[in-house]
Amino acid sequence: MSRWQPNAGERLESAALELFAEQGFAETTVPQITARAGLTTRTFFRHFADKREVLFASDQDVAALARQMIAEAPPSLSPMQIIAGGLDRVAAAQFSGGVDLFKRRKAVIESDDGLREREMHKMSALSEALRSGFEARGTDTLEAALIAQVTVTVFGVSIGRWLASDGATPLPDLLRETLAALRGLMADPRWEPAPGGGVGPQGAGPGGTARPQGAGPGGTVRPQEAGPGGGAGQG
Amino acid sequence: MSRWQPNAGERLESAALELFAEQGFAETTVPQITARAGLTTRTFFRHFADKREVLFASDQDVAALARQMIAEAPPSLSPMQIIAGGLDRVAAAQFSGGVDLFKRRKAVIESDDGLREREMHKMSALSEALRSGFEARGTDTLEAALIAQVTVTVFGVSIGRWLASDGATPLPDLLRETLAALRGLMADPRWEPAPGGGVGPQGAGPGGTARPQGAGPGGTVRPQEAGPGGGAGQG
DNA sequence: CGTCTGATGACATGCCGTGCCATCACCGTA
DNA sequence: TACGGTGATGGCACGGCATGTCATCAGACG
Repeated sequence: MSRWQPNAGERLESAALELFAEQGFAETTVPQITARAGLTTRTFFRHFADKREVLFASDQDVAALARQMIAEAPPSLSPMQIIAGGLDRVAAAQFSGGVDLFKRRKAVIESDDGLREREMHKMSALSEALRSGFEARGTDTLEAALIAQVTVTVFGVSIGRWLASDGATPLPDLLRETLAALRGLMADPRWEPAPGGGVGPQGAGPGGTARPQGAGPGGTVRPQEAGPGGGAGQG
Repeated sequence: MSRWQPNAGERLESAALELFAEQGFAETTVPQITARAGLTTRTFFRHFADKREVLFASDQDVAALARQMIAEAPPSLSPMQIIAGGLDRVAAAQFSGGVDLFKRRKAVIESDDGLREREMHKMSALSEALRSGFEARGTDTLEAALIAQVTVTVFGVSIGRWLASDGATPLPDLLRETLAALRGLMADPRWEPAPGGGVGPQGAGPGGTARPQGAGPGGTVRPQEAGPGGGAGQG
């Protein structure tokens, strides 16, 4: 017999998810989690960097898998080919389990701002893993950043649709659909900049009035004060 | 004479940015910030929800402006037209100030994980504002989510490039370039799914070997354990 | 049998964030 | 002048988070 029961980390994850679902994230204290798992508070923070992280332990696996797939891909493949081929494999490796667990977890995450924040951070970490992987292969900096972001977008939106459908539609199908929809969207000719310069539709699109938003926002949004706005992108 | 000096919020923002740059974010305590601003700790949390938020006060202006632009746009315009026309206006309204402030702020944000996390959250909030705005106009759910995400991507990447170039290239030009690059990327025929089904390049693209990543990741990444991976998208 | 290792327990501590009430300039009203 | 309302700030207490540090002890190893 061991001195301690095994799988301390997993026990903490289970206890935390249960308690978060029962009482809410903010109302659950770390001592409560560790009590249910039969451990102490200090041990919790040896397994997870903070209280939120207990819900995102496996997210790093996705990033690691993505990193590995890019590193192992033959140099002849373009980034898009790697992504297109990799989405399915990530879906199969990480999302083969039941949908219920994911839905419960999603409900908890969406109930708390701090958890949504952490989730965005994980997506951003995945994007960064993809970006640096591509750049290491010699992909152009801008292209690498964009492909990485597009991948995360397709991934995230597809998972959202997958869970919204209770897993009825296979995730690979949704990934395909979402990617196709995005390609169609970007191919729309109405994105084209007008001849006079400027991104905007100076010519007014089919059926549109000229200078659409020209009325000016002026309103409440203190347009001139202009503090620092959105921050860094993929730098 | 007022009982208190005016602009408490701005004084706190300045003091915080200074201290963060001098000693780092984690090493700076809220009492230190309020001392430099001539206020008390309690007052800090009346102006900002938490210690991180003091760096992101103006980010909500961007989301508000985006919301407003979508709401005021004539119904005849497509989402892409609104976005294309709106990027320039946001750039002009929120980023007309000197680049130095933005660069200092970016340096601080990138020095701390928690701050990067908050920044991603703000970008996600912007995306959500765009998405809901489009959906309120009747845009298809999937299309709205994708356009919102694409917009945030173009925005973020462009700002990153803008700051990386010390503001040498005008932001509107970079926005145009980035959007064009993304359109070119998505139009690449190598995204096309192979005829046999599956996203992957079964036929192997031009010059590629068949079954590229087939070697299998197997390695360290506990492929079957499959805990909850990436969470919600825009679901 | 002795030593080392690694996970856990136990304790102390500092900062974060919030609830609650007091203070006091300013403003409108009479 | 007198009075009360308003709104921003000060001051205090407190629970929870997160970390540093040392002690404990099963199991592996020789």
